[in-house]
Amino acid sequence: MVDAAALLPLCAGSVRSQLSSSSSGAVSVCSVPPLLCQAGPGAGDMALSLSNDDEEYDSEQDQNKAVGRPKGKIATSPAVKLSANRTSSGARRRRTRCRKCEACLRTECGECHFCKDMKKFGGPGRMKQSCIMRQCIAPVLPHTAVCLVCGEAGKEDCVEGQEAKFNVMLMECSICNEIIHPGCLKIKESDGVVNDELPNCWECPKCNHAGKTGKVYKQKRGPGFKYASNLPGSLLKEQKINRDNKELTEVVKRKVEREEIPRQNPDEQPKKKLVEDMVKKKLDECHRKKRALEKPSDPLMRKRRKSWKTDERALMAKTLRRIKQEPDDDMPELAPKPKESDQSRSSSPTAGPSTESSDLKEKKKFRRKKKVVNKELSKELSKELNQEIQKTESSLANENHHPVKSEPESDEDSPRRFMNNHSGDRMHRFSKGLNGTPKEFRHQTYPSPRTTPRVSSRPPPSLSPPKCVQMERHVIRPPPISPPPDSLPLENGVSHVMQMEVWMTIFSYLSHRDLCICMRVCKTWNRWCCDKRLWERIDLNRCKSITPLMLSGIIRRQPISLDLSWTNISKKQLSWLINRLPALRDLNLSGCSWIAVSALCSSSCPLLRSLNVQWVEGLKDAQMRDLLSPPTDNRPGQIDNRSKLRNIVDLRLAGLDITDASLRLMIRHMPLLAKLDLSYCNHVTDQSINLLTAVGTTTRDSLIEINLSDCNNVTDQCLTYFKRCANICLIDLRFCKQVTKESCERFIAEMSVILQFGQTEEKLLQRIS
DNA sequence: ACTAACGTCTAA
DNA sequence: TTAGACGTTAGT
Repeated sequence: MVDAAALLPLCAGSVRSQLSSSSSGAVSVCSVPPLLCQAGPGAGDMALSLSNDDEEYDSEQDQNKAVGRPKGKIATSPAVKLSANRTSSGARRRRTRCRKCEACLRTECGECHFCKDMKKFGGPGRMKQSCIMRQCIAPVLPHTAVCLVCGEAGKEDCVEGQEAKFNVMLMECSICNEIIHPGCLKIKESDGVVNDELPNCWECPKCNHAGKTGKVYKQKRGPGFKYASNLPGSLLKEQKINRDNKELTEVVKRKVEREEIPRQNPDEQPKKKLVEDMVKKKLDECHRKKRALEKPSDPLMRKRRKSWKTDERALMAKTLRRIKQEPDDDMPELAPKPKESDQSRSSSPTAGPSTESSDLKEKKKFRRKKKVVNKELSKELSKELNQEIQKTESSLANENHHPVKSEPESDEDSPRRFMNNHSGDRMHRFSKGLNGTPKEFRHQTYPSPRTTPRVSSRPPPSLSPPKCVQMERHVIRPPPISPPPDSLPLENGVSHVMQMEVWMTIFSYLSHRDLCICMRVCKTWNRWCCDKRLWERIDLNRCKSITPLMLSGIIRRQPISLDLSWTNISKKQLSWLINRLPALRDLNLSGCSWIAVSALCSSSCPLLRSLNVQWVEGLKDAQMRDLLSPPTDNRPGQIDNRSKLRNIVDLRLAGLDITDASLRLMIRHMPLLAKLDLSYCNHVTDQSINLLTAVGTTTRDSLIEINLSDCNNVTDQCLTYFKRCANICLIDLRFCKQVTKESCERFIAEMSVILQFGQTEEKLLQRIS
């Protein structure tokens, strides 16, 4: 099943690395621990909004003067106002598609929100946004962009050598927006910090020197990429309340764990072992590098550390900014993740006021005063962020990697604790559910319909998700992009002998949990392991708490099959999800509430192939009607009077109180229905089967498998109806009190003229050959 | 001149 | 807070 780290949107797509142009011209790439990585373009929102704090705003009057713009309608038109507003130096150039990335090369899905708006898909064309599946991951500067100094375009194609290329390429500063050839810059007191995330983007030396707060290029992604932390499911409030207690216990636990030797599974397959060893090696290397970075002894190291600082800042901009401004403030001692707080600390001195010029200090004096008041809040936010990420991670890891049925032992005994201490730590510390519910709950056996129908324990009702205070936002990016690098760069500059496809084959042997661990190894592995081919099926069965991080992680992987059974996902969460999973085909919502399942009634529901809504509480005929009827929320101009479930092939309705009314709708709206599970549906009768197999129905020919086990109102009569089905291969009538073994035998005998049937189990009729 | 869609504002 | 709207820019 799924490991949470993998579902963390922040880490999922790309571990951010930053290239820092060093004096030698060499480029150092630092891989960032996933928990510190920054979301891609778009994540800048957070950083941007923060950086505004530090920027001097011109009064509107000044702005108007500055650009010689008259007042009135034009002056207040958004775009004009902004380009003048946002910068004292250069108006931002709008970026455009790279036309090369996987997203750019796709065709419009025709299914997403924005596609539906497009005129070509029958929409009104008001939103004017790119298809969600086609949102460029590396938007480039327009061709018309020129250097502010020399007025010329980028010339990197005309020169050889990395450094030479860098000097003549156009770089856009994410802070002041100036586009410039680095070679044209006169000021060299400080180096620019290249943002590897976005082509031709950096924090220019001027801004860097001035100690301005970095912000990642802000690329608004539109409604398709809104922020997950604002979704229901955020646990921040609860965390805040319980913070002190939890921190205390965590510290104690961590202390104990440090003395534990991670156990290994003796049965591990050799293949797996090989990968693990490599992961270990890589991780060790990473940690070594990081340790080295914390004690910078030479100028190069110092530079590298600076780029580390930027990475980290990119994620935790809000908190860290304050730390930078108050370098003497240690991170809270009880910070959940020592690694992170260490880094924060190590980054503070170089970025803090000690490096600021005195006039800058003077300028910011009054603002800082205000910030000191909020110091404590910042610390808390930092902790909360860490906690949420860790909890989500381990919750997913634990919930999903220990199959409900087959794991009585505690997490402490898990043989999977083969990795570094951190992952072990997390697994251990959060071996309880997100809400602190004992893990035993998760180990309850699946309510086998055979033995304990209807006594299944449903997950506790969704606690209304607390509103988060103010939190780092998790930007949802398009589905995972298979990265261009098809080889693994090694330290000495050469590539690993194994190509991506070979690695991918190896990765395909790993569990999702192990993939997540691999994602922490390096940038390249991170990208590879996020490949949607490795995540076609995501299983969150019985994951009690679906968090925003999980949701965004799911979006990033664009699964074809998603199991959310027996979770307490809310309607809002589910609508949000399905709206963003146009490729989703198989959805399991068994054991969820009807309220949640009703999200499928909207027009944004993808065309599912398989739907499991068995044991959904409150799902009766009326609700089936809502589910099957064509959506009513279509916007003018795009009325589609076909059911969103028209492509359903496999439908599971076990344990529902549905009658023939629902079956009629199914017959009408599901022409492809091949597998139908109606077990434990006590309102299903022979008449229902008559309906399903009547002349003129499509189900008569499409039906291949039907499960009527434990249907007490089905009798021998139904078998005569099944003789009409041309393609029926499996009829499950087990435990139907009114169906006799003899009539089943008779059915087999009579059918033998056309088809060979056998009784593999009593009243389980199966076609032979 | 046209289409696509970026980046921002604003009503709900 | 966020989905939707839309002015404007980039490319053809």
